[in-house]
Amino acid sequence: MTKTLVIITGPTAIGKTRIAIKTANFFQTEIVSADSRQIYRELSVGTAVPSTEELLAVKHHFIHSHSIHDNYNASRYETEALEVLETLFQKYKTVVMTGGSMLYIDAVCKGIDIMPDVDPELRKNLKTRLKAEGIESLRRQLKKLDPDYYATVDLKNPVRIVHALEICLMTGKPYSSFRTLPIKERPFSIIKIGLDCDRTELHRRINQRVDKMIESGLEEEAHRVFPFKHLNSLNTVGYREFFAHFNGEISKEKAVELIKRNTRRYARKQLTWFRNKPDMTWFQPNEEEQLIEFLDKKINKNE
RNA sequence: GGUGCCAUAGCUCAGUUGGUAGAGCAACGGACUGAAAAUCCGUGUGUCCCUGGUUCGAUUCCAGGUGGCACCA
Repeated sequence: MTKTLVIITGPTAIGKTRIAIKTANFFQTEIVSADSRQIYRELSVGTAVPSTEELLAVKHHFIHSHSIHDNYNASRYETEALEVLETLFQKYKTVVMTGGSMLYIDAVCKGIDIMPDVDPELRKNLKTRLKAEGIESLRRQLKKLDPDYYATVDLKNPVRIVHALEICLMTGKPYSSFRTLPIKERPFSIIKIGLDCDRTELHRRINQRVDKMIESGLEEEAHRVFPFKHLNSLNTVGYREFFAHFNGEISKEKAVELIKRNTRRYARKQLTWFRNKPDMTWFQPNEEEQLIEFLDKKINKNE
């Protein structure tokens, strides 16, 4: 029996949750979330996790499954998601994955290179050096330790430089020697569905959803995690703007405005990533019947 | 009804002594391998309100029109 992973993705606020649930219901299966922020149990309002009713309607995985204090990343997600998928495919022929975290989805579909976990002390040191000496100093060191990567990396992007140096310093080997990205075979076939709509309409949905989040108590939720604002998991749209407000840097109105803008920008970034991916089939958010019909045909043909 | 002021990018506005224009914000395009809702790079997107006139040439000057604001009635 052919196993199929149906991936439903698209920009934030497009309506992935609702359609994923309909699809999962149709195929009588469960949902694996691919959302890098909904995994944190301390966050609900600002990450737009599915409602209690939605969670009862279909069993979800990777919702509230980890803590903001965990050092989570795409590689861990790859490992854990594949484990969950293996279990699910023993029960189901089809499994639905949904979410907007592009790198997480890619990690499940294609895999990520195996590299050592980063030593937090080393990262701290390098960040301190970055601040004190500037990026040029780190660049020079990277040029020495990994000239190949230096030649291709975005030299203005400190995150890339720092991470490459981390791996070089920890392993004594060039970072590029780990970057082989062999295509990892998966024991299931993949159908990728993208959801998109008119940009103005998407912006409308985003603004509306942010207003709803405010009504539902986003400020209180952000305040609860404010003591941990330095965590990477909280470098997140909807929280960092409120942190700035709590610090007295901006008004609440300004924070809300910035949350809307940053969410719009995030959606645009997602669309940039998804665009020119030839393996995606696109639907409008209101074309759920066509979508399910398309999947049904495709999956039954595979039998 | 009269007089005055204004009309330029999605918004707020600058500017061109006449040679088709630029800031901020917003927006848009792109990159992406253990931070990915992160991080980084790039881009003015324009019937200069409309119609005539003067001029080699008008967004700019003139006239009329339309719309807005203010004051007087």
